[in-house]
Amino acid sequence: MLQLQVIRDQQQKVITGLNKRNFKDAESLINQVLSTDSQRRLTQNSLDLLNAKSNADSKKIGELMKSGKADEAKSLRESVSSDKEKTKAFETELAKLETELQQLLYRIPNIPAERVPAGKSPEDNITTKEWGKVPTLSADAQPHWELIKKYNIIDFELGVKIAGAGFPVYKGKGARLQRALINFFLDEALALGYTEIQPPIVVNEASGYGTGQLPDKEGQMYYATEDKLYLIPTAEVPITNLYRDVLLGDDDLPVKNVGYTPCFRREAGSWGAHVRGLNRLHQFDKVEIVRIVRPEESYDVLEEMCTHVQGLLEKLELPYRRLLLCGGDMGFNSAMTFDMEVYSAAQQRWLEVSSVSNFETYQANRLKLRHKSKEGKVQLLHTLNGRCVSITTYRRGNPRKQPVKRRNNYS
RNA sequence: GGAGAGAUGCCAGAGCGGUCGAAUGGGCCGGUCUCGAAAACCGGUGUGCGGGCAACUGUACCGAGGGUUCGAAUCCCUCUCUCUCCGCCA
Repeated sequence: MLQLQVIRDQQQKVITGLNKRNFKDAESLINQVLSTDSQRRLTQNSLDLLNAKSNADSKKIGELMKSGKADEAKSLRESVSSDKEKTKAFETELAKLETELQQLLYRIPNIPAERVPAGKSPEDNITTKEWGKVPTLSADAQPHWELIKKYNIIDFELGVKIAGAGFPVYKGKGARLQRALINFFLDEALALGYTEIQPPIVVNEASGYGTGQLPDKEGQMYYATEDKLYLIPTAEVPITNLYRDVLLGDDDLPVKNVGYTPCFRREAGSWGAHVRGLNRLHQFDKVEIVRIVRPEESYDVLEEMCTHVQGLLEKLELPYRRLLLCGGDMGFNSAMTFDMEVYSAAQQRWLEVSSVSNFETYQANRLKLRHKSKEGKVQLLHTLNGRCVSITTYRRGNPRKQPVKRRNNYS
């Protein structure tokens, strides 16, 4: 959620930024925000004034009662009583305006950073690095969905039997490989000073709002109605929400967390030929890194996180390219995102295996995640997160072959 | 699931319906003292929103949401959570 102050003070910059990500209605939405906000302030002002009067009068009533002037107190009491009805009206109005404002702000995505290129689709992304040599496969090479059958390491049919499509069963070496990768990613992060977190894999509604999955990704999360809990679509949700409504001190920074969790996504409406095999799943494993840092450090940290992920790919000897996503291809919450893609020779396309984002204050504002310095200055922090290379899910297809591009803002 | 107790500031903990944004202690920060430190003493120590260039000021906030009242941390209702005991436990 963008800061109201920023929208108020830098209206033009905000609109320009939103245009860069091809966001429709930026101007009218911003205008609505501003007019709702000014009404809100007006209302609050009236309410405060009225409250101040009632408070003073009430105090006076107490004094009058004490000094035995009961009839004076009585008439004053009646006047305050009638003021209270006006107070109610202002309170209702204020609450209504605040909700309205909140709803409007929820609809506005983050503003892309300066360096983010304008653009509408994946073609406008900029490749900032390439590493490794793309292998050439023999003519009879098979895609992974054939190989897993041949070696009996991942079984989709069994998964269908006990759960449904998109819930594979890993067997034998398949399960071991999975576990080895998780350990590898965790250990690599620990070596860099990350703290390992094992969070709950269900979260409440407040957490969903905190990191921005709610309200707009509502239908994409599994929901346990009885207990009102959402299955997490990414460890980002619980791990970042650890810091919801938190005021961190100098000693608490920087926050450097890593966590492995299974992730659950309904992926409603996204099935098709290009999501075959492990390309898109309802349940998959992921190791996520989450950073919470001072604003002035966040872009250095973003680079550091990318370097870390690249290091993982290099150790795994996977040829990759690094993309700076254009405005139109970025997730809703992000100010700047780098994607790492690995070339699948079998599928003959680039597959997104990692995505590292800086959200600046966008999430922190919603989370009320702030820092208080020794000098007493309070400011919103920057949050960042990234995936340590997908373990069994690939999210992006070849842009040229994939007409409908569906992005989410999870990773 | 049943019964009981509770939720107050960074922590502990007090708080007759009016003078309570909240005693007291600890912590932390600043100062005095000291060669330095400890001790002692003195002072300071919330967040959101509104107004103001600022000093400052208005308002809201004592788990959350409602209610009673001229006035609620204090009374009433609902919910959430925590603790204790009993039950259940793939």
